Amino acid sequence: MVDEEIKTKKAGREALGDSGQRVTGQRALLLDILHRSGEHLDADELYRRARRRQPRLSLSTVYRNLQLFKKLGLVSEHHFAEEHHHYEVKSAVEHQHLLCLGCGKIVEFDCPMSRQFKEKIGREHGFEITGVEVRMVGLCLSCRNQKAAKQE
Amino acid sequence: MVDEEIKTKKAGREALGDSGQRVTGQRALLLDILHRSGEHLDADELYRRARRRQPRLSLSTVYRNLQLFKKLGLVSEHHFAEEHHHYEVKSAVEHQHLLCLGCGKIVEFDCPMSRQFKEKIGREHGFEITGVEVRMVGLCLSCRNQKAAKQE
DNA sequence: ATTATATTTGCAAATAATATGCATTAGCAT
DNA sequence: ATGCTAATGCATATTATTTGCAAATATAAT
Repeated sequence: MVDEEIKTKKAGREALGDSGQRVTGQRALLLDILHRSGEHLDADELYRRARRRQPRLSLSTVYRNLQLFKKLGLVSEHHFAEEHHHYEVKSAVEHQHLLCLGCGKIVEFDCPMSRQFKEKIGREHGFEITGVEVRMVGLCLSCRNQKAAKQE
Repeated sequence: MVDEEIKTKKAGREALGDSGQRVTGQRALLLDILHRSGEHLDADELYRRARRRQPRLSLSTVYRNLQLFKKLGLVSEHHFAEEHHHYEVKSAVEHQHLLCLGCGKIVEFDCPMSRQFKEKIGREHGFEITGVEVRMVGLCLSCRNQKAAKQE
């Protein structure tokens, strides 16, 4: 076993903690990719990247583990304006998303007021609120420029 | 042709306006159901309700027209925490959504600050922002009570 | 009202995203 | 090292949505 794999395996054990789940090679790998990328990958992109290091990996394993990570609270699943979902390791820092409809770029931003607002809405409607998401969509600068250029 | 149908057809013509689209019976019906219900229907529920009045209607027609309505800005599509989407007639009043994870109930609420916040974020990241969505999820009162009862 | 024409529909079949059954493999507690 | 059980890979199922095409129909022109 090479050094790198030991490292990710160790990281995997830390991440999975004592949830009773086994730390398999594929789990460590998937978590590793998600951690390192820092992006908002979809299942298929994760699969493609993972297969570069573990060619026998199957897509079902990717889906199964994404479900598991979600249940353990390790990753969050985002339903952007597409049919498939995107996944991201949950960071300590709460943040929101801004999506460019032209190129699909995702920008993260903070929304401090969502914290208070959540309390307020919860109280008003008798809900115990477990999640708040603020999502904005639009066009980034370069996509607006491209669009303008085309229309000439 | 009965009175009711004339009415919905007329309403359909108004809604579709002079977008060049034809006002077919199925379009008028679908718009009518969406308008009257005031709910957040998914494609299949809309299909089931529409078929009660027009049994030969096909599901593809429902999907095709939902796409059309979306493009014309008549309805908005919501990707809640499920695989399928929900549709709602766009009302003049901007509002946000609160979803109960227990029973699926959807509550609408207003979020005035989203207007200003949208400007701010757009400026900061060079985006022209076309849409803002605030979504909260949680458990409503009765689902919390049910859950508490179960755990005894 | 009748006709011509281009849209729209219904149906069947295709695609995309995700889930599942089952035999085999592999963690990990002993 | 061994045994038990959870996890994997593969094939196949399911769910949500889209598309091709011939037949039907809304609308514009007559």
